[in-house]
Amino acid sequence: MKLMILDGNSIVNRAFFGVRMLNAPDGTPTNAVYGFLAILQRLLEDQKPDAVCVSFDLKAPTFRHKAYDGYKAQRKGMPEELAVQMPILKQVLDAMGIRRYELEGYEADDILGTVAAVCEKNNWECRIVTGDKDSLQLISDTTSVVHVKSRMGQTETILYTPEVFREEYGFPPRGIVDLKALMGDSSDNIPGVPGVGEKTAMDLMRRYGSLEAIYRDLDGLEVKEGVRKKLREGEESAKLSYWLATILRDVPLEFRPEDALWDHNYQPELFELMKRLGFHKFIEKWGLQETIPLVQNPGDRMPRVSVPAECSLEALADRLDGDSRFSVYPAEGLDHIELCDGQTVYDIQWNECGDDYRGFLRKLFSVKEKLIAHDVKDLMLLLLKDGLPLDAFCFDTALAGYLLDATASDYSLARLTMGYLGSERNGAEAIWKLYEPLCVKLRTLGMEELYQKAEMPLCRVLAEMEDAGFLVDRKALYEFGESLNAGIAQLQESIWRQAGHNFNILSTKQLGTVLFEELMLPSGKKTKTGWSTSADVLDKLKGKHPIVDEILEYRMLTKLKSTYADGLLKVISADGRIHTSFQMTVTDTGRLSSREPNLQSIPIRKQLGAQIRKMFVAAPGMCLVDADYSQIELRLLAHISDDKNMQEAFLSGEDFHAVTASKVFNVPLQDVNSVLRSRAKAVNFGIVYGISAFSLAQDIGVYPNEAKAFMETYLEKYHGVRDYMKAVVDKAKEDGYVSTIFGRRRALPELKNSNFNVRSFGERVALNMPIQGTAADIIKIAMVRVHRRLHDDGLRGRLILQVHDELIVECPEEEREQVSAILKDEMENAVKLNVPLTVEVKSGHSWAEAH
DNA sequence: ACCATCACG
DNA sequence: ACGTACGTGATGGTG
Repeated sequence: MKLMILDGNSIVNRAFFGVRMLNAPDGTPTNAVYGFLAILQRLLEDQKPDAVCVSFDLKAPTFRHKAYDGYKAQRKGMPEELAVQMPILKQVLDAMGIRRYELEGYEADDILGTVAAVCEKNNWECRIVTGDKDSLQLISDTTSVVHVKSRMGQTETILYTPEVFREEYGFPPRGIVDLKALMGDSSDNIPGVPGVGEKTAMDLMRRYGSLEAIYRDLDGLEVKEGVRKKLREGEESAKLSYWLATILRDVPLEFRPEDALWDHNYQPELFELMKRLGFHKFIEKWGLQETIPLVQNPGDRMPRVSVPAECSLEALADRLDGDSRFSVYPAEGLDHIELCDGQTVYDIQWNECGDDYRGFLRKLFSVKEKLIAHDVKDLMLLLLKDGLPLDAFCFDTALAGYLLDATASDYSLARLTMGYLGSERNGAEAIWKLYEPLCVKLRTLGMEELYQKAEMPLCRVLAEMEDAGFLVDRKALYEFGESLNAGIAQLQESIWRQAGHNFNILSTKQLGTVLFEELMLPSGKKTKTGWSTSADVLDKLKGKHPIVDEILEYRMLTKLKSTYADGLLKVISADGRIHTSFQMTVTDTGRLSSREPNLQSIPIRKQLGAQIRKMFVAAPGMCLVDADYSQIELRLLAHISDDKNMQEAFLSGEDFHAVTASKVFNVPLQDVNSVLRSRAKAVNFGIVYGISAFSLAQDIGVYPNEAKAFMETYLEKYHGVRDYMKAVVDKAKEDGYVSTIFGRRRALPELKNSNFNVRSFGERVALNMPIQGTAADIIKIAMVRVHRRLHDDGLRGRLILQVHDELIVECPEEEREQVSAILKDEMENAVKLNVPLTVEVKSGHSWAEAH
């Protein structure tokens, strides 16, 4: 039998500092509880224990405090945000039927030790789950430790058995106490031998095995004199520290392993609890259901009227002529519709209305800006298929929810009603009830204009773009795919031959074994599952073995084949065109995204991949006009930071990266060579992303101190950028969010997180989001303007694609010049900045030609 | 379902 | 000392 015991305080701490801030619908912070449950759930699945329990520390002082005054004196109290989550977590564990153990006068560690000892006596296997390394001393043949670490908000676990421990430490598990006695534990304020660091301590332990052995013959130790002196002077504190770090294994705890037996025995109140916390993921995962049906308050619900049984279609149609607004909720395509006017919900079904139904739909969607819906763009696509007009809408609840909180995981009606109304609702009534609070909040946060001028009108633009699609030369694409086969087969053969055996080259695990164990190439970066074999790692191995280049080439060809050749062929519609779906509520910055397929990631950077763009073509008699903003993000950096030098560089019309190189490397503009220019370019981009000198060095292949010098000079020359970088982060810390110049927001709870990595991430986002987000705002505004101009000027040209800073129009040959001018004009003048926005326009019969 | 990788801006 | 660039989506491998 196997028992798993979690070190509650340690895990909840990891969860709190490792998981982004989360709140229950009522505002209570829940990230630690959520993180704890996520870890617990994963462990239950991985370890499949027969019994589970959790140990907690109590606030009361322990025997260690009583014996030694300095013990944990410096230890900071739990942050308030975490403290409020502790009782909730305990409530959840109780509702899950998982036993908890806490004992006055002892620490959670001592409970772990005792439980492990009892398990050993009863012939149970014991797995201790903790984020602290102290418990490693408890490892034995029957006791193992799962060490939980958090990295960049991700959680990873390492199982320490005696063998794993020995491999890492080189001495038996009990030696952890001795090691800590040598090193001390600053976080617990336990003194060790001052000045003995980890390296020395490890070395001593490996050679002498224990503290006792080290002190038994101090004079005979083969160590530097300095170390011997430190050891001698620190003897007393080392022994105290040894005692403090030793975990007890016989505390007075009433515990039998059978007490903790557990098999998904959830208590009925768990559902309500999880619902209150907003943990829908766990409700689903654990298959929780409400035990008592919710009593519905009839006064809370609007009356429902079936049409035409209780109200004629004509009567309802007449109501559409007034000024009132309606929320609309379609089902089964458009065959079933719910309408709500704030008083009544009308339920209208095609199969009960007969021939009048279509006429009613036409009348309904012929109103102007009166309808409120959820996911308007998707509804518009349905209307387009039925030849119905698209001017009926004034509000989209999903889009409003997105502007108000761009980092939420989804904007389903269920989630929005839960968040804004406190209970889960659906249908036209839910949409109606969301309308007002969302409107009010948009106005209060200053996003009304962005919503009305950019997001709402964009729904129609995108619906029409998706409907239009992009024509693809199917035959050419197929032949391109076929042409890759020979190269793939040949490379596979050669790679296998050089490895000496056949293996799956796309398996990173197998590839890692071949490269780093069999061929003994120097291994670099590691991922959590093994060695990294990513392109930047392999690039550094180029020249060490011919297999490396072939693997890179093999990867490139298989990517083109699977994602682009085969992948795109699969999604060509009957009209020969590819209809992507643009997502308006996905990104945290305000950008669009494209899926099924993703037409925003069609190859261009490498010559072979770029061939794919030759197969994206204009229809006969038509051409493609492609317009893209040049360096929009850097121009926005110049504008937003109000850096005069950078603005001047753009105003001069010179090559911006070259000008930057000339400033940073202190050479005349004419003398800037391609190496200097590309380095300057990397610094320019790095700055926008909030890069560190270390990563810049990685990127451009220089030493970190050189990279640091580049960045220093850069920020001296563009000192406005330096000031801005500081100011934007400071302001974000104060406000809790960042915003674009049009008022789009992104909340940044990460900035207050006590985890260094999470906080650093928040700082980089604070730098980047206003830039990336403003660029997104600008192209959205431009799209609405271009769409309107094409219509107003009576042209047949249609927007068909957006790729973040690029727009593509398909138009009749004879419109080529006019459309080019419209794109340039509307894009460049979408907004007035302190630097010019310039747009490059090209045209042709394929995307390759037009770009 | 998650990870690593790689395509794009 | 930490660990090391922002934003996406698709794919094949793995357990």
